[in-house]
Amino acid sequence: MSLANLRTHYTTQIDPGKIGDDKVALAGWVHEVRDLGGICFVVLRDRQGRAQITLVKKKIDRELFNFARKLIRESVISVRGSIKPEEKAPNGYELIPDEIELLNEAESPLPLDTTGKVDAELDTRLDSRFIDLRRSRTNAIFRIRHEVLHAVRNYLANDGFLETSSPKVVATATEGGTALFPITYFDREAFLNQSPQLFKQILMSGGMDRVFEIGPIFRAEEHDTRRHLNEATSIDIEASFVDHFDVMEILENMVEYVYNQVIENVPDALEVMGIELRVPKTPFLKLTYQEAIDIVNSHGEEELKWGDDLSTLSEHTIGEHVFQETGEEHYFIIDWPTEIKPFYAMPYEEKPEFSKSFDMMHRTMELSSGAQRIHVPEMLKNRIADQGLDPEGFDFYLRAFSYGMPPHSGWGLGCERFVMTMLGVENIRDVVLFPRDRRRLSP
RNA sequence: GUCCGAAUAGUGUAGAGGCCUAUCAUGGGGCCCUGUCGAGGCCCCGACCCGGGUUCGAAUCCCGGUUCGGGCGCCA
Repeated sequence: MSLANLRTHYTTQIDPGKIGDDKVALAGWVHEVRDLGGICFVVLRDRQGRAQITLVKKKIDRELFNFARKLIRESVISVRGSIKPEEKAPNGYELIPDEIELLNEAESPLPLDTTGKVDAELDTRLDSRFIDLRRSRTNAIFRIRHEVLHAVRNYLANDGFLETSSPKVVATATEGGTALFPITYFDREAFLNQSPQLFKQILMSGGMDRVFEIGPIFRAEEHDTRRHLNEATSIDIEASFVDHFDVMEILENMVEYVYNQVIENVPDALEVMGIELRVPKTPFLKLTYQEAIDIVNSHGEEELKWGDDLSTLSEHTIGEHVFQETGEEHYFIIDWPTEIKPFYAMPYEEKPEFSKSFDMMHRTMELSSGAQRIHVPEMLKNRIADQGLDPEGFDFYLRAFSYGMPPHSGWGLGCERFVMTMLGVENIRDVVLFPRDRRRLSP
């Protein structure tokens, strides 16, 4: 028997007015069994939703009735039968079964409740992610995450960007800043890459003109917060013959597009989460770095001087200030001091202590950072040396700048932070299927 | 890394030295019930993180450990 016979429809695909006398098969998990004595309801759940299977004792085979009322929750079943329009049932129909096939029986008790009656802590849910995913809220988060990634790909491809993939195993820990995970690569030491940055720039020399990559990045920092992971997903772009303002425009328009697509394509998931999504207004406010630290200093909770990076507290101070002033949650901070940005950020010609760099912020945290990049090899070598890095380790990268490198700009956007700020999710682990943090390496 | 807090049935919780043979909900088992949709009713089952200490007596107080949560730091 072909397994295709186990399911003819998802629960949400049945139109009770049109189906007539045709037999249908639904397959999924036993969400609940409500045995009322003379009548028994089995709620079957699949990825899309739920359906009610109704068994009336007097009208149905006694053996089938007794089998149904003894089903163990979260077991996997396939049910074949006929559809009866019924306004009292979910989706406007109920399934009157001819047969119920038990495909895999669940053990009892379950590691956590899937119906929403009893909460479970994040740690408990992550330990049993396979069953946590059966909860409607968790299911909704990952359907939305899919829609976000799908919309990003659509937007960038339509804007002339080619999707690329760069290596995650790299030879040298050269970029500086963050710590890398060392690994063994045959008989050599290698590292997991912290960012596709250097590779996407090389692609600009290759004439690919506009590229993007959605992929994992690895940071070996021992950070321990609700917004950091050691393995995250980065949405990166790089584009030639454009400046930082051009790529900021791409970024804000993409954010707007993604919000709209989520609203249009997964409204049911938003409803499950109880979210009425508001689309950010473009263009986003642009604060200079100087204005940003002035805001922090005028609030008096901490004193920042020029050249300081923004603390977590100051990010919140600025975010709240912008929200009070504009009612918007997204904004840019531009014109950062060259010394606190990575070596590849292009300084302004007339004031080289400032760089053509930006961060895209949400009210609560940093979402993205980008810049126009240095495309002049001598300047790049000097900047690498200025930051205390060894230019020799950058040969594979620097060579690309000596044979025709166009001016270019780009950014990286944290996928998880984008999703969590969109949905108001407070812990980044909630928007990753199998998060990797300081402590968790399994599942 | 550091500061603060927490750890009780499968899950989520109550608990402030004797009231604990440990609360409630959910769940599981049994029985009743023909329209439930967090079904309802009755009965039953199931737990104090580990190791020391204080005390006549510890789930409760102290010390150490482990694990978890939150803040900060670290962090293209």
